Amino acid sequence: MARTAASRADLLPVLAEVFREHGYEGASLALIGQRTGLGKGSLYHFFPGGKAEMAACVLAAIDAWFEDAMFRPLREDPDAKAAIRTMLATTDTYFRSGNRICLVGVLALGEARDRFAERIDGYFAAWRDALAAALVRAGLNSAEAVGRAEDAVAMIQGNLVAARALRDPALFGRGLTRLETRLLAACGSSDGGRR
Amino acid sequence: MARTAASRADLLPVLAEVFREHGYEGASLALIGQRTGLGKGSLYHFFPGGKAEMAACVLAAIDAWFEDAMFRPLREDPDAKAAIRTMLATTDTYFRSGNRICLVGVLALGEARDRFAERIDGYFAAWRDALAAALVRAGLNSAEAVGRAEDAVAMIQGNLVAARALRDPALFGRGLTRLETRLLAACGSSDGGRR
DNA sequence: GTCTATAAAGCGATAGAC
DNA sequence: GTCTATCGCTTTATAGAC
Repeated sequence: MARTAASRADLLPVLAEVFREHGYEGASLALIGQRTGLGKGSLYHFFPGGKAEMAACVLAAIDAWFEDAMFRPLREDPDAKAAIRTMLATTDTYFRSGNRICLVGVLALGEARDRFAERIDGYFAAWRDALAAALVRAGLNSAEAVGRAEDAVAMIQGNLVAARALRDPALFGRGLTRLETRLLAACGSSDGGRR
Repeated sequence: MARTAASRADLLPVLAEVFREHGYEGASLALIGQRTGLGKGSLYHFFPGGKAEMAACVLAAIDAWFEDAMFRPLREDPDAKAAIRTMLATTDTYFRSGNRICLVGVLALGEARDRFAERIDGYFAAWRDALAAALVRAGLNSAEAVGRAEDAVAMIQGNLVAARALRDPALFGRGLTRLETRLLAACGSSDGGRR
């Protein structure tokens, strides 16, 4: 971290990683200070609301990133099946093939859930709805698409939990591969011979 | 909570619930004291090792309960498909149809993971292996069974995360139903996953 | 076996110098 | 914009009365 003229935007990725690794309660200001290289004074200069504001900003940044990289393409890409494949590949990259966990999931299970309930709810709902929209464009009826999308989001989160619990990051990739097979098979073969 | 002559065994269910609701770090001794009706002195009388010992005992009790109610039947019941159906019904009951979350999953994602790594690992591995054993007895080959079991455990955990995140407990039941359909269909076809 | 009182450390947050 | 010092509170854990 730069020792001077840091900006909120520069801090967010570091903050995100600290919250991911230690949870909301576990990420103490002392630890955040170490990881950012900033003292408490500087941190409160950028985030007058303290830790709660830091976490809220991190969540907003994550939301924006996912919306841009995954949710909008899922909703809008003319080639729905390609968008689904891309989403799964991006998911694998984002979670570093199972070596990273989902901050939103961590917050959802932790004590700070109520404080960030809207953001957490919004993130999961947006992922499910965007994927369902892609599945509908790929030919599924609405009810089937929502069910499959719900399954897929749960599958991703569950594999992150299991990979962490079993200390087996590769489990995440195996799960994603099976998920891709299942999702694309459900769309049927009317895809013009792609893949 | 009885005000006198309490025993460790009486305390464990209450402790489990507090850890589930607030996580390891969030479950302060003050809160535990409130919920058990015991002062700190009494708590340290029963658990000289403090909070860490409380959580370890709770995890051991959970392990034993799952082994008895789910894992052993999965491994030993002559009717493997019935054992799988029972396991899923028991899972729904245990997690109160999505209103309860999994303490082991919470710990796996939280900061206290390393401290309880063996127990957490053991719980997930035992569930996966017991289900895989049932699937093998139901006719699947070993590799297919392990993959399906891995998927199923992740599915359950992921649905708990999603149900909590979306504040929609019913999501858990929907996921379990789809999981049951998928698992039994895999056994039902007499090719046994050998195609 | 249960309690209150208290120690020692860490927490989030603030004040004010530079 | 960054720092150090410090406040007030909560934490885990212990000591000792009953």
